[in-house]
Amino acid sequence: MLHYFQNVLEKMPTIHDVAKRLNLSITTVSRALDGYSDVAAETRQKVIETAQEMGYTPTLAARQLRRKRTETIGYIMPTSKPRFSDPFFSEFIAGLGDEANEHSFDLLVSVAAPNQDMEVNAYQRWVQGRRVDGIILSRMRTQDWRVQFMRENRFPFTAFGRTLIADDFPHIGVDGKSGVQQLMQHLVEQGHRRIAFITAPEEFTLQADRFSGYLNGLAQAEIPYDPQYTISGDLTRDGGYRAAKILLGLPNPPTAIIGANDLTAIGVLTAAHELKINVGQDLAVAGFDGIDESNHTQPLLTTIKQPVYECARLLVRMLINLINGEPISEQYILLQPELIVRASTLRG
Amino acid sequence: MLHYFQNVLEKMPTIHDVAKRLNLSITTVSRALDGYSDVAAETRQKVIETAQEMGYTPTLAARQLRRKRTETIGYIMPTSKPRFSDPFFSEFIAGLGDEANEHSFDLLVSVAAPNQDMEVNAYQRWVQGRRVDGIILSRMRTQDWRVQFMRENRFPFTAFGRTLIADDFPHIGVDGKSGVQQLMQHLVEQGHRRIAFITAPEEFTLQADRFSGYLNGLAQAEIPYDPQYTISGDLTRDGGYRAAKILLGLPNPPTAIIGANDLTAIGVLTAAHELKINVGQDLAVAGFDGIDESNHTQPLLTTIKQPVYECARLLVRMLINLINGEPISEQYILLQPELIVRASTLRG
DNA sequence: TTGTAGGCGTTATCAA
DNA sequence: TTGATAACGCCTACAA
Repeated sequence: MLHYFQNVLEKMPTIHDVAKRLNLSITTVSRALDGYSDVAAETRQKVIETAQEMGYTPTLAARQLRRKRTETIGYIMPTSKPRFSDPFFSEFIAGLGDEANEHSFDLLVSVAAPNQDMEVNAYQRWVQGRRVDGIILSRMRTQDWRVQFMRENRFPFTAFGRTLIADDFPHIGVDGKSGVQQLMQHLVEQGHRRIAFITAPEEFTLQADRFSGYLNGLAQAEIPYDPQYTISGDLTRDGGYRAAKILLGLPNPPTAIIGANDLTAIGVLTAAHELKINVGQDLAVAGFDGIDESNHTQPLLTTIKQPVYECARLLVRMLINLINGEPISEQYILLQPELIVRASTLRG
Repeated sequence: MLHYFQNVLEKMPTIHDVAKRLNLSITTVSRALDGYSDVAAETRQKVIETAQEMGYTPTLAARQLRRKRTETIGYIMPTSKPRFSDPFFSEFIAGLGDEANEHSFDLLVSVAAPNQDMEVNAYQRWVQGRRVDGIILSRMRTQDWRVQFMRENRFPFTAFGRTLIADDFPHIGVDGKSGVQQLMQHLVEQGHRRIAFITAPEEFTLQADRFSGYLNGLAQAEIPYDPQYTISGDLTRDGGYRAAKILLGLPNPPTAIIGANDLTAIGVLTAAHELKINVGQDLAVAGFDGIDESNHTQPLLTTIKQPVYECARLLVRMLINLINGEPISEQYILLQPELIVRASTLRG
């Protein structure tokens, strides 16, 4: 049992075996299988049958080496240990995987915390080792070394989001600023004046975007900015919970709290409930992302929805176009997120 | 811009380039870089420096071909389109990725709905094309063609869960039966007699396991089985919601509802809230999995926690042992899940 | 329509 | 301690 698998690789039939069995050259077998037109219908038929029968499948490594192409795209989850279960990622990966499938590409996934040595290594290995044909970037940072790295290596990539210092690379952005502004307007219409914001880490572009929507919203409503209503979060439920505890303990607590993402807002709900605060009635809470969970909280969570799954698919499509040297219609795309008002920001 | 990337692959330095620059043979360069002992310290030093300087990294495809090893493990998310955002998967993948990293393995991910042609194709391509050295299986089915397929191909794999017809392959199981039994006991102690169960699709082993825990629990409490209290779910929040609506509309509705997983139970919470039922007080609700979300529902959800992240890591460790032909300590491991009692099953 | 042969970039065997 | 050379399995000019 122990050495059960030892020599599995030695035993697979190669194109030579198929050729030999048929008394054909490997050329013909190769061409027959790849659907070239200059092979007799009868021959092709026989080749396909025999290959099938022998259980022959091309060795991908050999093909990759020869074609100088891996038919693989890479994605490194920018996540910290020990673990991280933001539903954003499973949805994003499902989108990447589905779209890659449709183009017969594989998806290589790794995990690395942002801005660590490990992360640099991971990207280097893939790029310089030609492990993948292109890379998808997400959770962009305000100054993102990855963009420069990809460019220096002239390596195909697309990104979900931009950096603050550059946006002239193929990416899809979601207009976080405008999204939060809409939300602010909604809150102001509901009569709120003391509106708090729980941030994401500053390194992320999404923080800059969403926070500027907050500031703009305040300005438009002529509400002076009050720093005590801005608290740091970390995009997790627990971060939101802790921040909310601080905010709600203030002498003059906010009547509305915006989380930088849904997870943060959900942490706020937990804190509010613990403090027996009636969300909706006495405290408005809203998030950003539109994850499924936001539609099953109590009360249902007002949020700004971005189409993560579809973005992932589009990013892959753009990337594969780049890889193939085909034109992509636009350099980048800016999507408008959708404000979804639910009970958590409505009174009574 | 358009053809920007075209020839990127042609331009990377190869081991030949490094050798030429140093007037050494490729053999020496290769051995120096791989840390063989039979190369002069001075030579090695120079080789490493030059390689670094020229930005040389071995082409992985060539290495794979030569070594007959990809240093890659595969995982196919058994998920249905258009999308699926069970947090189980991001946690599982994070575990797979982290552990693979530590062994310098890559993780190849794909997406395929269970028991579809696409799924068979995906596995075949990877196995027969030696795309990966081993495969991780999850969401096992009661009769799982994948197990037989892997065996026929003598391909290394480990699985999260077993099948009903075989468990003599390397896997980690979580004792769902015992978990649910504990939960049942807890519910009975709370005075419940009309306890309902919302199932997972029958094809999954986890359904058989958890449901048998339910039946056992009833038997132990001498509660006769009443089929009207068993309703089909699909492991999603919406499935749980729909099933709960039916259950709670019964002339003699249950006083406790168990979801086959946490997502299902969360759907029940949503339904209960819509019907203004006070969960905890008037209705007990519990799930299975122990996802983060269960700790942020309202009320907090009683659940049976399984260590998904750790299981994923362990599965990878076992798999890599198999790949290396090393002994694995046990053929399979059965873990006991942990009952976590929270407010959703406690009165007052 | 089919076959010959060279090479993709490594690693590994063997000899120097 | 180093080097020449032969694979690994596939694709593709080019020739037949």
